[in-house]
Amino acid sequence: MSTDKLPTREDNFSEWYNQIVLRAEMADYAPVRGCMVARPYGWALWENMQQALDRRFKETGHVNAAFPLFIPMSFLEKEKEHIEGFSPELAVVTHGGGSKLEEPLVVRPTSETIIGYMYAKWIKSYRDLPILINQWGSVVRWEMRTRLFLRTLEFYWQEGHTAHATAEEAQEETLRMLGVYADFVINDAAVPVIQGVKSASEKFAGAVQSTTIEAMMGDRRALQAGTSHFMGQNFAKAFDIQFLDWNNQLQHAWTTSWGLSWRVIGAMVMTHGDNQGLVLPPKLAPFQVVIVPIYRDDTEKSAVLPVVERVSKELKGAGCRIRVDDREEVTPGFKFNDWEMRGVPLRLEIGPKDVQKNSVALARRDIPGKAGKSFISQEGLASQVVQMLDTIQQSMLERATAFRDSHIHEPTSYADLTEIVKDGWAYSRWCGDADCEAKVKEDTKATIRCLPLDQPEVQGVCIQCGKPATSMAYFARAY
RNA sequence: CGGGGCGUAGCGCAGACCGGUAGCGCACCGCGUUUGGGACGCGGGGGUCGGCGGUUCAAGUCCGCCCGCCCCGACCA
Repeated sequence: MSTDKLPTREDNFSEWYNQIVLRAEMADYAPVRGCMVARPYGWALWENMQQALDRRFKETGHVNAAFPLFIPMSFLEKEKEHIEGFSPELAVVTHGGGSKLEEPLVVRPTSETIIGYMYAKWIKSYRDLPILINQWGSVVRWEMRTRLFLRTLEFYWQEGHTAHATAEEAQEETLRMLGVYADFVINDAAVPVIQGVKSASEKFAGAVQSTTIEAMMGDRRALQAGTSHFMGQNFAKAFDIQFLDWNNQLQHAWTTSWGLSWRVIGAMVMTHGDNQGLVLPPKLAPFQVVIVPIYRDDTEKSAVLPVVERVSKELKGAGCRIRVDDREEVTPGFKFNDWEMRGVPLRLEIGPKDVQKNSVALARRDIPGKAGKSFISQEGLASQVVQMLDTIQQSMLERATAFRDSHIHEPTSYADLTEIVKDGWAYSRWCGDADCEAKVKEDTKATIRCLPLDQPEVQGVCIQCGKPATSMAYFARAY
């Protein structure tokens, strides 16, 4: 591991991000451009995220399944907008088993088409609906500019695909799952998000309406942290997903899809991280507590280790994910820095002085330096630690929310908007016209991140063109 | 696909102008001393110098072709 100082967030945010991901050993570059390896520490974080989400999916009635990686090229071509949107970024397999394939296969960029094909086979009656299936897996999109976790050629995610008998039911599902994402990202990842609808130019290729949760990163740029789409009958028509309704009428089903990827790991890094490294929310951290034993010789070691053993047992018993760093070849100082880089929420130091005083030293990762350090009694330690983890979780969300809110402004003029989006988000009226949106992008590089679900009574005129406004929108530069 | 840069040990680089025993720092291995905020000393291992061809007694270095990567655009989210 490198012991050089990190680049700072202020000096070079994107290099700071890369270095944290690499040094915390969450990921590494793979030999193919744009591909990455999720290392055990990063994967453990992803596993915790999967569990937290999967539990919510099951609670809302969904089941898991697995669909194939290869999709016939012709499937994507069945939905016009879909193929137009995805064709520039497809990986295509033309050969297999040493010979040229009759029809090229696409490595799935998303699975609407192959799942639509299967749903057409499975759905005959309104009694077969709804179908509520989720899949955990990876997809491939041939992106030009890649970043670890944020945009890679192959990325891990989950994609939910549902089919319903009515438009209303499908729309409800779309918003329900957006709400599930918001709940997870806010309460588990401690990343505040705004739920909203995508403008036409930003919506998913083939959807009627796309919804999104948008988060603000430490450099004030926006990151889409999850999306949920209402497909209307577009894919049902393309794949003949038809059923007989309760009146014996043949109808096309209404479908949805929703996805959230390991990009949210990147969102956590860029929301919570500091110049010491990563800061992970206790609910998702692979290790919530690291214990560093401190001793100089065998006498001290034999006094300290039994206490470490007892404390670690107690914490495990209280349900904490803990790690005892018993490495002999590095110094305590090195370990402190190492675990701070990895973002472990709480560090316990147990040394000869603590053994003597029946105490432990406790350091909060979210409050660096002396301010976050305290000494607590070994008595009732587990309950104090559990409580502290909860406090950290809450305070991380509060801090991130305060940061975000302090960088959202309502412009008073178009000139004002162009200034605001240089270092924050603009919350403003919009007329709904795509040309206006394009003009803003051309002038400022900012796009409409979403039209928030939470809309006030909108009066007045569009910030860009002066025509009557139809909704409030967030404008920001995005990842 | 345009504009710029770079390929020498796992990583970061020097050596090239001016051809002559392939080096430095970190990492790694061994021994010893250290250990409450990134320890130190001594010893050691590791290289088709991106590839192919040419010039030369001799090429990391000069010449030609090719390949790959990075940054800025375009594209995407």
